[in-house]
Amino acid sequence: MIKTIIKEQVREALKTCGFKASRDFVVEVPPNTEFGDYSTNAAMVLCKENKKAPKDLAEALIKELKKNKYFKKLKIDGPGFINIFLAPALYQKVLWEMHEKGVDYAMSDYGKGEKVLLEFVSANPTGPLNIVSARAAAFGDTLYRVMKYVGYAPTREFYINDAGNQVDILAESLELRLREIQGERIGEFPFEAYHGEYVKHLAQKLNAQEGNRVFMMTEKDRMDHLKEFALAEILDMQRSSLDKFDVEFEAWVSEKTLRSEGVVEEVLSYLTEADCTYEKEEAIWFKSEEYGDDKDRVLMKSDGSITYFVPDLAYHLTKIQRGYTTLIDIFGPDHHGYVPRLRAAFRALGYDDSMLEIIYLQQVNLFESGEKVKMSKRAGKIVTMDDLIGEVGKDAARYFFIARKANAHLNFDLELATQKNNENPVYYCQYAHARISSIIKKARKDKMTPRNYRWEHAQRLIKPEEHALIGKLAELPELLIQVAEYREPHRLTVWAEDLCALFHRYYSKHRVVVAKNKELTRGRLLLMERVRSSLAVVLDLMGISAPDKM
RNA sequence: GCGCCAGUAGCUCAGUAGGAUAGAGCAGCAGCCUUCUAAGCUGCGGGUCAGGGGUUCGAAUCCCUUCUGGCGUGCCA
Repeated sequence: MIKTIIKEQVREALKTCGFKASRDFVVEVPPNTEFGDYSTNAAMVLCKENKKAPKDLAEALIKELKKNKYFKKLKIDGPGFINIFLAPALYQKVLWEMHEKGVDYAMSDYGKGEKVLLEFVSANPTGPLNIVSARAAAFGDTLYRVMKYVGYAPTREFYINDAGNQVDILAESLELRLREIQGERIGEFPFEAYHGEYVKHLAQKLNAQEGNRVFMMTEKDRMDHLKEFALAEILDMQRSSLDKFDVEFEAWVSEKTLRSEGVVEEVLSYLTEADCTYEKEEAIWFKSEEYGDDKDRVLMKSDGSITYFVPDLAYHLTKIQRGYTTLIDIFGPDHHGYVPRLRAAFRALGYDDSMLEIIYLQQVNLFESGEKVKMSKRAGKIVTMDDLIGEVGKDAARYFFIARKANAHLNFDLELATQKNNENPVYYCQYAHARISSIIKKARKDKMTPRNYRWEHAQRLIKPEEHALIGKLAELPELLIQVAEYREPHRLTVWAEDLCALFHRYYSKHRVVVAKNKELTRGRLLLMERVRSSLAVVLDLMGISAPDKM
């Protein structure tokens, strides 16, 4: 908000001075407070087209800008930066504007209602969700919340891979465990089978419900029955983990259902019509290399079954048919080899593949006693999302997962995270919220809170620490837009930590509730209300609670 | 081999979209509670931004290249 105001003023000054300004310049917070509250590189960026030395241009601009009452001091530094010291009046005005707009002053219609489909987690329904899924859940959900807040029309979807090889293996694993329970000797458990304890639990549950009834069925019926049972149970497990994480999906799309609707045949015929398939070694191939992939890919295997790619492509096409213009997939690092063929298919079918956007979340490395924990679904060695939530809590887990850029590896130290009183910054932010709540409670008790805040209250704020807080608050509208646009939720945590640091510093230097000075107290309360609600908004966007006391 | 991602303080990571003297937390050291919550604050030390070249007024950021690490490179999903 402040940057926008300053930029506006600089533009006007440029105009009044008669300078050309075709290139864009920036207004930013300088690295050092000696350089002022804000600075702009306008003079350097525009010096060439105006055929003037940066410093001359800057000088002319400053002369003009000095007429503005919001600028206390202006000077040229370095190669031609214009450094700006703001008058308290501007901070006060901005705070007052935020107050008048209310808690959601940072909300906007930036996204213009664009329909965005966010697909994430989409874990195989063959076991409990692991911590990589947890990372995807936290990341995707936060991105969803922010996009919605700034005016997009996003939807969250979970694609269920409930057809294909892995489901057969799941059913076979379950059958073996069931036989085991019934006293059969099954020998060594097959390497490919799912080794996790949960398969045993499923078997016990099924055994309790149905005894050996399943073994009366024909083999085909039995496999179908086991599949159905296992899928339903596991999906329930996954859903409940996500519930605990406060992550909801607008839709769960089943691959099996898609297949039964005939989309597989449809997609195959589209690709054939587009003349980009051929037969080789009794399989049907897609000429993906012609469309930018490394090599051609199999669509239908020689045994007549379909590869994962076909229904997945069909699923993506339904997204377009349903009117989404941006398709965001949040994938794990092991999927990047897969994406070129998806893009290739988009191009082959005449769709703009730039509407497909992939965010790769790098892996989560789990550390215990300084050693990396090796996880494997197949071998059953896994730390689940539930384990994690149980140990560190939803708030800390969500915070931790979004605190890093998507394409950075995430090292998760279990011991560190299991300590409740650790240095996890989530406590730092929540503590700030609790502290402010406490101040406001105290003010209310002392009958210092006004019925209505007035502009005069804002005018009592003259301390640099107060201006710093207002400056940070004023960044929020732009920040949220950037988080949405660049798909970078981690910036929320950076901002929250900055704001809280400014608050804690302010807290230790100045008292808010000053018994002898009611008007000053009210000015400061006005600011504190705004800090608290902004923090609460951001914590909520991250899916983290904002406690009133700790 | 080829492709994708990464490499910033002892550790975990930011770095505002090309800007000024590269920042924070933790760890280490030294201080601060008769006041609205010390889960806090203040100060100190800590760097060849993996190496090299280029682009320009200006590079951690863009381009090229080398090195190191992770992942991918199935008629698995």
